[in-house]
Amino acid sequence: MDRTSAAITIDLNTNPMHNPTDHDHDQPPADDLIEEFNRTKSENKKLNDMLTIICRKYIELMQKQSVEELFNSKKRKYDDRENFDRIIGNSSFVHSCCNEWPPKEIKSNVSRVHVRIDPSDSSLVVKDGYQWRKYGQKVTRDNPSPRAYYKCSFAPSCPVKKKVQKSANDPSLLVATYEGQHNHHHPSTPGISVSLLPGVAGASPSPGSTPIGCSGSAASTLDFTDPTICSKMQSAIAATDNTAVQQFFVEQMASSLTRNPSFTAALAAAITGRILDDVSEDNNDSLSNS
DNA sequence: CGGCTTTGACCTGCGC
DNA sequence: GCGCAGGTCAAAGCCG
Repeated sequence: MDRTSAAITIDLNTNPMHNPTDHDHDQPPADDLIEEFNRTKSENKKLNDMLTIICRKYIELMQKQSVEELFNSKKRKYDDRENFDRIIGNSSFVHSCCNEWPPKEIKSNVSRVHVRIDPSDSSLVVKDGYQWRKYGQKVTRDNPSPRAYYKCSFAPSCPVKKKVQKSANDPSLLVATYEGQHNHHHPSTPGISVSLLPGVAGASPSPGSTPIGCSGSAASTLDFTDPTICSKMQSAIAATDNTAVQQFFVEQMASSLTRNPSFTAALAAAITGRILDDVSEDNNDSLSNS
């Protein structure tokens, strides 16, 4: 069923009290239908707006988390500044979710993926379909759990590296940082280029691990291994009309929301956290004002 | 036996 | 210049 027919179906079902088979006897006035149509249209627009806001809030939250993590680490100042420029320096990135694709951070070949794991699981393994060789492990200052260093061993010349470390705040959360761009196809999806989202695109996490987000983008919520989505995404990127890209992305977000329960849970948690932050800030403000 | 992990040593960049 | 901390190397050990 295509999108148009789906919309028609929705419209036809907006008035459950109306039985279309007895329209000969009880046909509603055309004005009522138009009114109903306008109301549905208005509701659709509101839902679209809500999705856009949710998307933006989610990106801002992930971005805020990334910045906090960067500044929590005193070391590697030049790297931090570099990352900061990637994440924040591009003012367009703030709204990259809805207005620009691909986001600037993805273009810079650094991406971060959060994976939900069993807290008791001490192995720093993120199964993303690629073949990795571990070449080091370090305990970092700002995090008691060790950080594991991996190189992509699927292709000898592949420059991609991966750092995996448990989140300092949430032991059940693995943070995998991908650097570089694979110069080969994803092992499990031959023929699909990974250039759309280096290090993350084409990743197919194991059932035991649940990817719930990618800093700076909702990229990991989109199934880029799906050729249909790939082609649609590329079409949207090719389109010069920014509104079209935005609309497509909102549609993809909606699709992800409906078919990925873990994303729903993560998004709900993120928004709840954000709301609670706002509430606590408001409370602090009111306390300081009184 | 080959590939992978482990782990201590070494390298490098930054702050003081 | 020195110390600190992140990143990398490479030898040793493990495993299928």
